[in-house]
Formats: sequence, C-alpha cells, structure tokens
Amino acid sequence: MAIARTVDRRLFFLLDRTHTRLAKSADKYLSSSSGVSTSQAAVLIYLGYHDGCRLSELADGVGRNNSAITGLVTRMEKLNLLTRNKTMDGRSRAVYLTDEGWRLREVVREDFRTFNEKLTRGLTESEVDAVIKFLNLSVENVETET
Amino acid sequence: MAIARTVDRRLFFLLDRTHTRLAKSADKYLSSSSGVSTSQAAVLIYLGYHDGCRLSELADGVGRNNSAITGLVTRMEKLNLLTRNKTMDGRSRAVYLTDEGWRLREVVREDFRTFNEKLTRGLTESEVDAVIKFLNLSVENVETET
DNA sequence: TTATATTATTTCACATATAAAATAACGCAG
DNA sequence: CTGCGTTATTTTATATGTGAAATAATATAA
Repeated sequence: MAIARTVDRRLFFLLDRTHTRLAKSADKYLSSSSGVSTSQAAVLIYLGYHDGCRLSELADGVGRNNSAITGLVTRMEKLNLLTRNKTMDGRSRAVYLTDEGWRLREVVREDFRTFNEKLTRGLTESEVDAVIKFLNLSVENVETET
Repeated sequence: MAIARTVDRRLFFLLDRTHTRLAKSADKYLSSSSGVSTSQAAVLIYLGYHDGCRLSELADGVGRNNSAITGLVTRMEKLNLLTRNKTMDGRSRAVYLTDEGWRLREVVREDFRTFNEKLTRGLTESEVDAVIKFLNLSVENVETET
C-alpha cells in the first residue's frame, strides 16, 4: 500500500499533530467543569491510584521528568489540590491529594470517560487493541538501544 | 477484555505519555546530527512540500496555532533556516526555506526514516493501519460536535 | 469615501516541557 | 566520625504551547 507507507514515514509527525490537537480539545473539554489542565488532570488520576507516592514516582507515572513535576506540583499545591509532605528519607517528599483534589479527580474522571469514548469512536475492538499495543511498544522500541 | 477496557478509559493519558517520551527520544535522536528540535523539524518537512506558504497555512499544517508559529518561525529565522517574505496581501507573509533549511531538511528526513521505522517495529501492517486510522479519526471525533 | 467588519499576524501573560547545574540528605568506606 | 559517592528534588535558562488582546491591512457596505 503506497499511501500507507508514505504516511508511515511521517508517523511521528502525525502522532505529534494528533496529540497537540487532542490536548487542545481535552483542555477545552475539562475547563468547563473542573478548570484544571490535562497535565494536572493526569496527576490527579495517577495520585488516585498512588496517593502518597514520591515525586519521582509521580514523574515516571505521568511520563515527565523531575523538573517538570516540580513546577506542576507547585502550581497544584497553590490550587490546594495536593500537598507535599516529608518522608522518613529527608531527601524525598510524598505527594497526597487534598479533599479538593479527590473531589476534582472525580469530575475529571467523568469528563475523560466521555472524551475517551469519543477517541475510539469508529474503531473496532481489535483496532483499539492495535493502538494500545503501539502506544506501549513504540516507547520501548525507541528507548531501547539497537 | 477487562484489561483492554481499563486502559481504554485512560487512552488519552496513555497517548499523552507516549507522545512526551517519543518527543524526548526524537529530540535526542535529531540533536546529534541536525541540531534542530522536533517542532522545527516538522516545519522543515512541511515547508519542503509547501514552500512559500503563508504562516497560517503552516500553522494548520503542523497543527499549531498562529502564535506558536510566530515564535517558532522567529527562532528558525534567526538560525537562517527560513525567511519571512512579503506577499501581495499586505497582511500575510510567505515562508521560504533557505539553502541551509533545505540542507538540514534532508538530514532530518534521514533521521526520521530510521526513527519512524523503530516506531512500528513489532507491529503488523494492519496494526499500523489501525494506528494511522486512529490518529486521523480521533481528531475528527473530538473536534466535531455531537 | 468613509466607517465597519474581517482576516493575518504579532504581542502578552502564562503553563508546560527539557537539560544541566545546584542543593541537600542519605549511606558507606576507611 | 568524616569524607565522598549516590540519590531526590529544585533552580536556572530556554523552547514550546495556549488563549486573548493588540495591530495592521484588506474588503465591504452605506
């Protein structure tokens, strides 16, 4: 298939373009109800599953580096969505959702339920599986030396 | 499939995480040879196909808004990769690659040939097709009211 | 022709990301 | 117990993105 192969060569750019536009849509989608950004939403969701985790675990969980997380968490702390607490190990800090954080997380989850449904509309179940496989595998492929 | 459905609900976050990490890898990949960022690379590629297009067409082509393009093009102009020229219509400006821009575009294309190959490693042709379908369709889905 | 609307781009204020260097606390070897 | 390497986080400088407002030029309508 000539057409597919042509697109194939530009797959990263296609992904990049799609990501930017989806992120923009998602932000609009969120702003109406919860008022948080998609980056902050990702933190809320992740912390719901790993409340009290350290900053670097959070960074890894949402796929950002530590300094990105420092900024993100600082802004979210100002918004009273989470707190940074001391741990046994004086170097690290644990992050906990506040009541407001937990509340907003529910709002955000509801928003994303609809949004994610839209995302896969028109795709078969096995096509969705292929997408998920790609999203996981591609990262491994490029981050592994070969 | 319970597992797939669980991931499904977080598809946007998975895409977001993958995008950030691929972009980071791609930047490293590029920096060694060409020295440009992936955003600038996208501009070089697009202009190769649409040299002399106006700024807003470029913005649409690489999926960014106009003010993002203003900054990107300004930085690239400083690097002598492109020029901003007057057009018949005094409001708009046309963007042209410089010789250096054309040269770097070839380097970048070579880099991405390898990178994009890695991206789809381990996927069948029909899985890749599903991914491409998703990347195109999802944007339509969320940008269309329903 | 003159006022007004539209269109293209830039500017502004800010959020978000990176890499690299700085800071600070832990843990171990001597 | 003291110094030194490791680890966790933050700071710094910079690139990139957004939306909204400002600017400037064209088009259109009265």
